[in-house]
Order: sequence, then structure tokens, then C-alpha cells
Amino acid sequence: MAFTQRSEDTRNAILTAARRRFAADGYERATIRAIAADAGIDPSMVMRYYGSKDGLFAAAVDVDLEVPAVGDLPPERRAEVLVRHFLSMWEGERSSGVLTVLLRSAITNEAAAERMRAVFATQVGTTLGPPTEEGPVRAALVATQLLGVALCRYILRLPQIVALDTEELVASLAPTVERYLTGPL
Amino acid sequence: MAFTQRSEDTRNAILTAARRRFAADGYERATIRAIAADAGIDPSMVMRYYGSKDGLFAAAVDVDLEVPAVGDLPPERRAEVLVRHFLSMWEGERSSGVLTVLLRSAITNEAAAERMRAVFATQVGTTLGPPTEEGPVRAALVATQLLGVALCRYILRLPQIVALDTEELVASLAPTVERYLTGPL
DNA sequence: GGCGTTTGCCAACACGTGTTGGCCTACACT
DNA sequence: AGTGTAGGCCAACACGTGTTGGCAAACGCC
Repeated sequence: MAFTQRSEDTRNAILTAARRRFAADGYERATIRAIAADAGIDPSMVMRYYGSKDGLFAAAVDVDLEVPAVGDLPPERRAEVLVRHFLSMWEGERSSGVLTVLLRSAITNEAAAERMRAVFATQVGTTLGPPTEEGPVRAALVATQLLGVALCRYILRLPQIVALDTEELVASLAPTVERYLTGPL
Repeated sequence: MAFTQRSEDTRNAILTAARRRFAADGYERATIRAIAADAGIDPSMVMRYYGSKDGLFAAAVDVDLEVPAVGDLPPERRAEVLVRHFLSMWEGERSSGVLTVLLRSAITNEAAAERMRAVFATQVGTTLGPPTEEGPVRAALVATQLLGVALCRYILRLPQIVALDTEELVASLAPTVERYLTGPL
């Protein structure tokens, strides 16, 4: 695959358009026709390149969270680093909505939910510190808070949460995350 | 409307089936035909009783959160009462999945998201205490944590969160909620 | 320059959807 | 018992969907 430059270009154009549409409309409402129109090509090309809508979705949702190894940091800094990284992943241009796609469709699509659990298990549960008995539970509690913020801020768009800037969010969330990481259970 | 008993029965049968289908499949995947089949009647009846799929959805998602007026309680008890109430609303049989419907479809359906913001604004934002300047922000922060838990527990079904029982959840979440209600911003 | 492969578009299919109108049936009321 | 009204089903429509096959054009290579 990927011989010529031209094919790679449209391939990426499709993927970008797909992520934007999936992020904006969710899996079911995002139509192949709309994605193709955004990419400026014919719907049948999407099929040729990605096989099916499911195949395109799988490609669009293939993401690396790049969770930093906070285990090496002093305990009192871990929470802040995590919150900052998480927010920057969501705000970042380069992610181009992958996380929105993942979360949004994990909610309506069981396959996507399974993928999300896998992402969590492999990329989050293991990197929060030394593998102790209670590590995964702590990581999951952190996830409830961070995903809750993402949900309210980027999907439901609760005005009060949207209005907060990064620093205010960090100040509010970091103590919570810190307590989940180090406090009693 | 609602003259005979028979019509009221099938009306409720439709609504129950609709809630279950909407909760299980989301707005787009839940088809009127499937809902009608579950209710044991003809698809056209759904139209006659609720006008359209949107109308049915609006009826299915019409919910009262019954948020207790925690403003009257001593501050240190408010968080625990809120968390307990929230969890019991989700676990409760009587809700028959209304909250799942609301959250799940608020994510793919902009109308549902708007409704969710409205529910939050009218039923949550006002009942958490005396109407101060920063009240709504505090309520919204509480929402991020509680909705995050609901998301991970009832929709994504993160194993670590599903495994916790009510008491463990309350013990973990109440301090967070308490800090959002009373701590510094 | 000629030729095979790739890139792309067009038109169409098969299917499932929300929605509608017409018809039969059973109830309620006098 | 007779009759009007409401409850219910059937068949169909119009539409948008994912997907497919065939055909024109552009490219890379000899």
C-alpha cells in the first residue's frame, strides 16, 4: 500500500474529514457521503481505501494517549501533570478530535466502548505508578473525574465548565486527582 | 386525551419500551419498529400517540431528578446526601433507564444535550444552596464528577468502577463533592 | 511514446428508515 | 340492539443509507 503521494494525500484527507464528522455527529449520523464530500472525493473512494464504514471508524479512532510516566515524579506533582496533559490532549489541534470521536462513540457503540476500556487498561491503568493491588482502582477513579470533565466541557458543553480556563480547571481538579491517587480508599 | 383505560395502557407500554430501547441503543439506532415490536403493537400506533420519533423521545426523556434541597442540611452532610441520591436515581428500578437515555442521547443528539443543560440549570443549579455568585460553577463541578461516575459505571462499564459498591463509591466521591461545594475555587 | 496500473467518478442496487392513509374491529353509550 | 367513535393493523410511500461494479482519465515506467 501507500505507493504514490497522491493516494496518501487523499487517504489522509478522508481520515481527517472522518474524524471531524465522527466527532461532530457521532458514528450513526456521520454518513460516508458527508465525509467524502468534506474530503472532496467520491463516496466509493472511502470504501476502496478503508473497506467499510467500520473500517474507517477503526482507523479514525486509533489513538495514542501518550500518558506521561508520572511514577517518576514526586507524588505532589503527579496530579497536576496528569490534569494538564489530559486537557492539552483534548484542546490540542493535532488530536483533531480523536478523543471526542472515541468518547462520543464509545457511548453509543458497544465496540467503541470495548476499545475505550482497552485503551484505558493498556495506556492508563499501568502508567500511574508502581503496580500495586489498588492501582487500577485509583486510576479508574481518576478516569471518572477526568472523563466527567471532558463530557461536560467538550460534549455536553455545560456553560459553566466551558467558561473555565485551563488554569482554573487545573486548580479545581488537581486536588481531586491527587486524593484519588494517594488518599485513603 | 386519555379517555379509556386501554389507550393509557398501550401508551405506557410504548413509553416503557421506548425508554428501554433508547437506553440500550441510543437515539439513532432505536427504531420505531423495534419499539413497537417490544410494546406488542403496530409502528403506526407510535406515530398516532406521540406524533413523531422526536415527540416520543421527548416524552421518554421527561424526567424529574428530585434533587433534594440540601441547602437546609448542615454543610458537612450535603455531599454525602447528594452522592447517595444520585446513585440511587441511577440504580433505581423505577427510573427504568431514563437517566441512561438522557445521558446517552444527549451525546449524539443536540436537542437532548440542550434538554440536559436545561434539566441541569433548573433542577440542579438552583437547589444546592443559597444563590450566590459562584453557586452555578460549584454545581457544575459537582456535575463533572457525578456524571463522570455515571459514564464510567453505567455506560462505559469500566470494570474497576462497576465493582465498587454503593458505600465504597460514597466514601470515595463525597469528599470530592464536598470540596467542590465548600472549598476554594 | 506506448502500456499497464492506479485513481477517481458515475450510476445503481438492496435495504431499512420514519411516516402516512385507508380499512377493519371492538368498545361505549343510548 | 344500533350506531358513532376510538383503537389497531396492513400496505405502501419517499427517502437516505452503505455498498458495488463498470468505465474514463491520469500517472509511472520501459
